[in-house]
Amino acid sequence: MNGRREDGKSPVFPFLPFMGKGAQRADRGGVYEIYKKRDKTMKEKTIKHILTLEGDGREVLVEGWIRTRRDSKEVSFIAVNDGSTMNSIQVVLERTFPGYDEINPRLVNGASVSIKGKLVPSLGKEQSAEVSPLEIKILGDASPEEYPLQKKRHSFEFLREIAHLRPRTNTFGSVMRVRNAMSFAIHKYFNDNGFVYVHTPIITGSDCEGAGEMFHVTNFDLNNIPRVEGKIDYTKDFFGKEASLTVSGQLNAEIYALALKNVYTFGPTFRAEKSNTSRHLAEFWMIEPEMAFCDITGNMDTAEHFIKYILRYVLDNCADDMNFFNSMIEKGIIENLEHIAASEFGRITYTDAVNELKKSGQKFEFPVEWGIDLQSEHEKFLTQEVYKKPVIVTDYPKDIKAFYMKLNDDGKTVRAMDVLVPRLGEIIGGSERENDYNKLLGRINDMGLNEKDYWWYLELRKYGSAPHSGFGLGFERLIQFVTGMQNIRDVIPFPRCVDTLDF
RNA sequence: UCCUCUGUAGCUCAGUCGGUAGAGCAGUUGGCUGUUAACCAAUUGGUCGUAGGUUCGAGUCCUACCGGGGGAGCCA
Repeated sequence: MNGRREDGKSPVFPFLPFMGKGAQRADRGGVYEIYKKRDKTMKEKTIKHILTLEGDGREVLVEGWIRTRRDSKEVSFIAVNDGSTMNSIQVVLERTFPGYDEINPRLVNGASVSIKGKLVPSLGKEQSAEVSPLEIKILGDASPEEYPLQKKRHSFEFLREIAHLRPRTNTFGSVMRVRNAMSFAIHKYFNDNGFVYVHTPIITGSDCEGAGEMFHVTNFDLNNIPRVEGKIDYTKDFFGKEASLTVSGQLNAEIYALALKNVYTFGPTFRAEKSNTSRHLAEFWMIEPEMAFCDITGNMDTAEHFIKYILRYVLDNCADDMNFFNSMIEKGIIENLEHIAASEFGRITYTDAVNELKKSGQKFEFPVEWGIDLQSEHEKFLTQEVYKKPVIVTDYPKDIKAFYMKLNDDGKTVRAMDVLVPRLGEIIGGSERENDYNKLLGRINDMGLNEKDYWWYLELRKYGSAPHSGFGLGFERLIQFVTGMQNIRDVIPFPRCVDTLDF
């Protein structure tokens, strides 16, 4: 085989369009040659691809799981789905098909099949082409009396209990395809914008990340923990010191930003907080850009530009899945995202936001006062009622924010920023970092932290310090925002939460 | 951790004033039709989360515990 398709058209090379013209030329001897030698790419075998073809009698191989079968007197209609798209392909099995009586009862919801057949025009209304089978192999049966997934709607709570099967549903298939597209878009955005992807560590020895409760990492025999004078002797542990799972890659990312200018991290993050809400996970994925020679304004610009880019990318590349969310999960979400991608985010200082909330006349469970942290109800009121779009709140009181945030000239506020979005509230937290050695040292001491723990962080301000900024974006929250899924446990393949560690 | 709602058939739910358990879907059987989460008919299926208590009698009222949802806090 020489890479030609049966229809005589050029073969499809899935990732060449993402490369620049120069890259395509340069690859003629490399990637291109490798692809040319392949009979069929994996992409060409997907139902998503087959559904784009014309029903001109060509032979196709359909491999997937049966979603439903409808029997008629003369024919059976089988919907096969392989997750490459939310759409299923229809296979029409004539009663005269050899072995019909033996095969047809096994073609049930959930069974996996490999069907060779001809792609022909459909007599039905909802598809232009369908498969007329030549050969049907049942690869894996699924007992109808036991298979938990039905054709009807299930509750998300039930599906969480069968997380090994839920990706076969429309909703979770769509969520995971969109999650994938967003992951790709994130890397593409940063790559195209001069950022270097830095792999910050998962295991950390610094308990100074300051973003929440940490999970401990130990190699001790827990039934026999070495102690000295009653206290745990960490010098005997694997790393010779206390170790944890990271709660943020930020401090490490700052190191690389102050060497490579623009960097980002995108990896798992762990918080041992006993948060029991629809917006929290114990293990989640976080995106943390960090930019040298960048102040809080540049930070806000990047955050806004980035979010709009991701929204635009999903709207342009995941139309089928987004239409599903739009009709089944959150009515009007497409219009909502289109609006957000096209409009300027609101920008307001904390001080102005407090005044705005006070004069709104709105009654809050927690009264608003300068100096308190904004509560969820305040954040949602700002973004949903006042602005009706995302809003960036900046310059918070220093006492309610982290030690590393840059102090403003007023001595009372820091250059922090939170991006608030409708439906969810806070989706991004970030700041310009304090780059003055003495001011940072002062903040560390003021907050009762041990400056020895921060020696390398302080040295970054001692040698070639530069203004720099960054933010953290919760990936799953962004997926919630894009898909309209209400519970964060339903936008990650296998959620980890308090008292939940299944699968 | 706190507040709140909830737990009934494989799934989604109803169950009145405390009177002894029901629907839709799924499954099974039959019928019908180029069907579109097909349709029509029949039918199987429940220790009402668990343990106590009140009562002649508890799915229903009370107590405790367990599971799940929503909200709050913490945060992304």
